[in-house]
Amino acid sequence: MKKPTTIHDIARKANVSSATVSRVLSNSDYPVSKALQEKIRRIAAEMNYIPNLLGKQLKKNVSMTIGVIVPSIINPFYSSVVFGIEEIARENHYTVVTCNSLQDPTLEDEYIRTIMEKQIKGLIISSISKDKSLLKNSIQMGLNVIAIDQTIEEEGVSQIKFDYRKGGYMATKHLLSKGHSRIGYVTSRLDRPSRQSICQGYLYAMKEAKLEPIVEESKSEELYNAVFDFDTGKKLANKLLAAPDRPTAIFACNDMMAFGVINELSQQGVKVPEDISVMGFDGIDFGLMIHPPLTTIKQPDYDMGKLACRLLLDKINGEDSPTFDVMLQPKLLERNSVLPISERV
Amino acid sequence: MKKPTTIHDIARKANVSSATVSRVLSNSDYPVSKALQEKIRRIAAEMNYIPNLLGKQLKKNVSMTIGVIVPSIINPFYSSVVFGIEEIARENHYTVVTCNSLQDPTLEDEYIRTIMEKQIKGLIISSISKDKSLLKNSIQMGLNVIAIDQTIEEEGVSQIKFDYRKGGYMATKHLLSKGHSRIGYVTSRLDRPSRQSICQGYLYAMKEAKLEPIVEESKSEELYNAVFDFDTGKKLANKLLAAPDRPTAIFACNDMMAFGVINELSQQGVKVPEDISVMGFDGIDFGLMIHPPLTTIKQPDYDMGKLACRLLLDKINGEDSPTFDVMLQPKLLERNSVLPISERV
DNA sequence: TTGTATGCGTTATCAC
DNA sequence: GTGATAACGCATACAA
Repeated sequence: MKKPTTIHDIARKANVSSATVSRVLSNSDYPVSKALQEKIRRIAAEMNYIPNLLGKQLKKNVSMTIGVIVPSIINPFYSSVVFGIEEIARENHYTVVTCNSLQDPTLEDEYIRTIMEKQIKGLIISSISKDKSLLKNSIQMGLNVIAIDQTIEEEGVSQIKFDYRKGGYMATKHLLSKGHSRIGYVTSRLDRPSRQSICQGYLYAMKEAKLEPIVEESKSEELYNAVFDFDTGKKLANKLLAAPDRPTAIFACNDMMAFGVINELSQQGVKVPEDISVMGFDGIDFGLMIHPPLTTIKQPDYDMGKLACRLLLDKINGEDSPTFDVMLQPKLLERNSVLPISERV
Repeated sequence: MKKPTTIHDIARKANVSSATVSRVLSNSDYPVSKALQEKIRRIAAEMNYIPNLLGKQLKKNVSMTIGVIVPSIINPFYSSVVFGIEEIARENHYTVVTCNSLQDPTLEDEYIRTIMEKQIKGLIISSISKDKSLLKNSIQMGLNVIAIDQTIEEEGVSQIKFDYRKGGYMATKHLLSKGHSRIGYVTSRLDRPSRQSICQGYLYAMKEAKLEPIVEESKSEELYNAVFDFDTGKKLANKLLAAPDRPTAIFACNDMMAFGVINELSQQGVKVPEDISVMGFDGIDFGLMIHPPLTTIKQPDYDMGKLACRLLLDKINGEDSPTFDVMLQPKLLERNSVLPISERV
């Protein structure tokens, strides 16, 4: 393991100054004679030169890296987002540092600190912590931030929002349009604005239709975990089934819970959608793979990641960095877990 | 956006040398008087000091970062692996750069190059490319590499292997033990050693039982994609159904394909497991969420990630870095998609 | 115990 | 066109 070649090594071998080598190998537009260019490139290749970005970055005060903080990439929604981010980052020669916050504010701050120390200038974050003081401070120090999924009411933070409320409204309206009137809503703990918004959409649609809302909220607050949501869906479905006046349709706050609902219903001999219709929320691919394929609201995860990264890079590179909000629109994915009330058996 | 404070700024304000500041703030064991320590720490805090790791890393020639290259974190198997890696990395104050190679050798090399340039000393990789010359070269330059999932026959590369062959064998034996004799095997393109090994395990078990193997291989070679595997499963299941002598059990090379198989069977009115039993391979959580819950072979994804990262960090930090192989063992996850032939209806 | 000075690998500002 | 040299922020060998 010999130590790596530097521009100085190349300079010595080529009988030129390291300045010239730098100018050539960093593709600067500074004029260097064709002859020297070729010579230097040849020698660099011969010597297996690998530029040390640490040096370059220290000098130029950039890191060509962006940070991403999400609750957990185990969650297919976030893994799609990160996948989209990474794609755009790669196209622009940026690398991505992925951080799983596990919805732990302490971890979140730890990551932000590391990101700042590593001189990373851009961050895409789905933040969960209440105390945004470190984030705020970091922004003042020059960090460019795009918030996804979770709203951050902080000056200078651009948002990629998703119209959760409309999504909740659309889902409920869809169920209503199929003739359902006893529509249950199952949701994980209503402590995040996104969850609250979906619920508001549901409530609003029900109110509009002059119907009684039926909300089952899970009070537990475990760390983010797919199987946990699934189990929650099962539990809440159970509650709904036990009620004197069973709903004819159940709307779940995310797909994973909807899977749990469907599973529990099937297990209890309740047919989906013949007996009870089920709607999800997220539009992850697995919805296609279960039986029946899940009717759901599509949240554009992958595209959200791509967009977030594009906007972040613009912000990092742009002289003017206006703060902006983007509101992505929900889309109904009509599959087979919802049946018109008229066709119920 | 004022420019960040350095140890020099602090030194000036504290009327000490920057060396002393460095010694205090980097928690060096170099002796500094209690009084000065406190003074320096206080001023550092007042000035909102954030150490610039670029400087530190350039000086010490470390980067406290590891790289991870996997085909795609969209794949739940890999997202679990990466999640495990990230957990151990965090505990050790390392950050993780995540790269999705999309099974594209060009991209893979591009990432390796970037990793070297960023002075990253450790890499966990599921490599797909045939030409390992760049990787080999990087190892000689001091890169520590742990190969997961895909074997890399290169000197100095430690492997976290998984006994695919035994997994394939165990799955088939399980089916055999339930009395099945017409057992079909559906697999994506047999161009990766892991896929071949599973198939070999299947073939060996069949041969041992003196039974005729039935292998359906997909010839298409799309980029890694969950829905694609699902569709492949559907297609291959179809072929198997069309055969004159239908199998009573189908073993799929991964869970996603097994979902496709189950879906197609259900759609064609074939009941799982009453009419045909289905086995998967991977043990991803979603297997729990479908109906019937998928009997499968567990590949310890999350633990594999944790182990890989632990071994990598040992290797980076250890004076002696012996090359080693770890062979993780498959585990049967018995759920409800397999029925003894005697109980078939 | 503290300070001075040098260098990590690179780019940028000069001068030639 | 090219070269010498000074930064970038930090850690450390050496001096004091």
